[in-house]
Amino acid sequence: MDYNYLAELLFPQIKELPEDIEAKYPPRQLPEGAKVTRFAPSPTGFVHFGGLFPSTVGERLAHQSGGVFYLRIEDTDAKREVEGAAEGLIKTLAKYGISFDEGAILDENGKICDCGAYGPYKQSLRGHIYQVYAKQLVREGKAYPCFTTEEELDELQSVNKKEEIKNTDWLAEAEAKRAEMLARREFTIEDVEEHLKAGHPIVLRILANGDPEKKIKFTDLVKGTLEIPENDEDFVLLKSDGIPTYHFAHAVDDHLMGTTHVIRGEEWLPSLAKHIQLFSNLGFKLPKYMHIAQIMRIDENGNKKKLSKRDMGANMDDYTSMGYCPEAVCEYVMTLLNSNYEEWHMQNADKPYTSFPFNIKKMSTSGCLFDFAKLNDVSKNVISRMTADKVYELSSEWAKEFDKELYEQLTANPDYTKSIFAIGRGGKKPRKDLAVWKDVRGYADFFFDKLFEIKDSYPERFDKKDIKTTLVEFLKTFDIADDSNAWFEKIKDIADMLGFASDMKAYRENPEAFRGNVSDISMFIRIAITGKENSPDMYSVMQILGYDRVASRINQMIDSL
RNA sequence: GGCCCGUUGGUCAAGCGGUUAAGACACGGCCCUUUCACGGCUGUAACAUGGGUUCGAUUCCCGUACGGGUCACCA
Repeated sequence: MDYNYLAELLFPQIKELPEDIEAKYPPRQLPEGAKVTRFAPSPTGFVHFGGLFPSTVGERLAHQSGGVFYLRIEDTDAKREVEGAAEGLIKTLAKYGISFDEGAILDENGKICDCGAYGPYKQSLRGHIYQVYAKQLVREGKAYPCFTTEEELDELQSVNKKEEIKNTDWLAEAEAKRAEMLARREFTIEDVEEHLKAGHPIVLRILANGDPEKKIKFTDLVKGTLEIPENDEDFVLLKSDGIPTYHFAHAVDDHLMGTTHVIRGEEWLPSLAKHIQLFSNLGFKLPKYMHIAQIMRIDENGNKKKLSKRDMGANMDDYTSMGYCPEAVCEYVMTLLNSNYEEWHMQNADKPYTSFPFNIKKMSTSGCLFDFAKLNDVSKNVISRMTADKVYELSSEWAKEFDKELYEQLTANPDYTKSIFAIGRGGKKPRKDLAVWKDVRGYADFFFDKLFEIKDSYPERFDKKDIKTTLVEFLKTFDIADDSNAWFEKIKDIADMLGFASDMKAYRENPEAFRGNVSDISMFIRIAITGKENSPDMYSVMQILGYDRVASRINQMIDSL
């Protein structure tokens, strides 16, 4: 077979040779050890937590080494593409500290534009480049045209679709399919000319040269030494619309763009043999690979499953609406990526997570379960380190979008709100009440008359008469100018008056001698003022509320008793 | 079903042939404390399994089980 002739037949319009392309993509001039990584999503929807994971790795590795981190849009599947997804992706990623040095970025109008010398960074704009390499492959007899239609393929593949088929049949069918596909490798130039003339759809397949009985030893930076069978599948390089498949685009683009480390999910491991053959056929140097474990979730049967789009916590927008700080999510990601992150962070509490020396060797080889409890813990710590001003700023920003009513209250009097957030904040052992901004409402609502709800009943263990007496007596002597000691002395006086222990030690030693203790007295007042059984320190609360509000709420409660 | 990857407490995980098998989260108890939150102390709880190799295996090898992934003109 005259491969040169075949190549001309297939790609008459392609005049350039691979070396012409290569000339336009010179090797990058980077310092020793600099890593070039990329995030290469297909614009089919929102950013997935499972996508943030590898992109964080890529970003850290590149920026930690003085390298380049770029974004490439893999829009080779027009059917699945979602309008505006790429733009959304970039914005969301930016929120989580994933910034790109080059690639498809947003211009001032929020539209995708190219930035960098190794573009275009949108695969749909690189058709010509792929064709040049495809033609070369045909010329060398390493790729061939295939005219099998999708319908025919579907029939051959019935195996995959029908689950009820017996296992033995599975094998038989797979072999039959293979034999059938092998037969398609046999064709003449005349056949091709005929198909071309008839305008039949044509696909370019690689000529698999591997023997699956033979194993390739391969070292993955995360997984370690792997043994994978050689590729024996004539996979598609160019689809019938002339657009490359992932495999082909991956090889061409990562080679041309100078990617040193390919970071992707471990679901790609099974196609690694394809990529190895492809890089070899193309004469490209194989980049280093890092196949990172998937994020899992627990399904209804208690089994781990890959975190999928529908799961809570999958869509990064969910975190925004729940009110997680991006910083908290990033830190959580770091704890999953490198388990020594927490230890480091404890010793470097003032440093941002980006100062952490991220280490590939510390990465887990097994999939991990997404854990909201842990995320919340990380998040509480992040928020507890903030100043009251910062908490005010961020929580009202969140409320503006997700809780209008709260937003109005929060921002009506900024200084007032800030004083609320200042309670128990700033010291060495700050309060950790807030994990997400959504928690603000439940934590601080009683500070706002509009949100305050009087508690309609006290716990049954309390005597209403005691409550009433306490409230009445408290109001009699309540002076907003008291310091916290004087204030509490008055509470103690009420306790003594009612036969409740004012001294907790005395109470504990002999509970029988008292009708209750001073914490009960406090509770009577707390419930009247906050409508809750739990609240931050009552003295602080009253100072913020002011005399009028305190008095009015207590009176309101007295009346309702 | 083939192929590939994985398996240390409920969760995330240290560990690289000899350890009382770390730590964090969650959970329980105690202390501090007027509630809560914080903080301190403390407890329950793990090497999937069977064979090797070895003086000695959580660590190395093989098998088994279980879990995951993959088997497209999707990425």
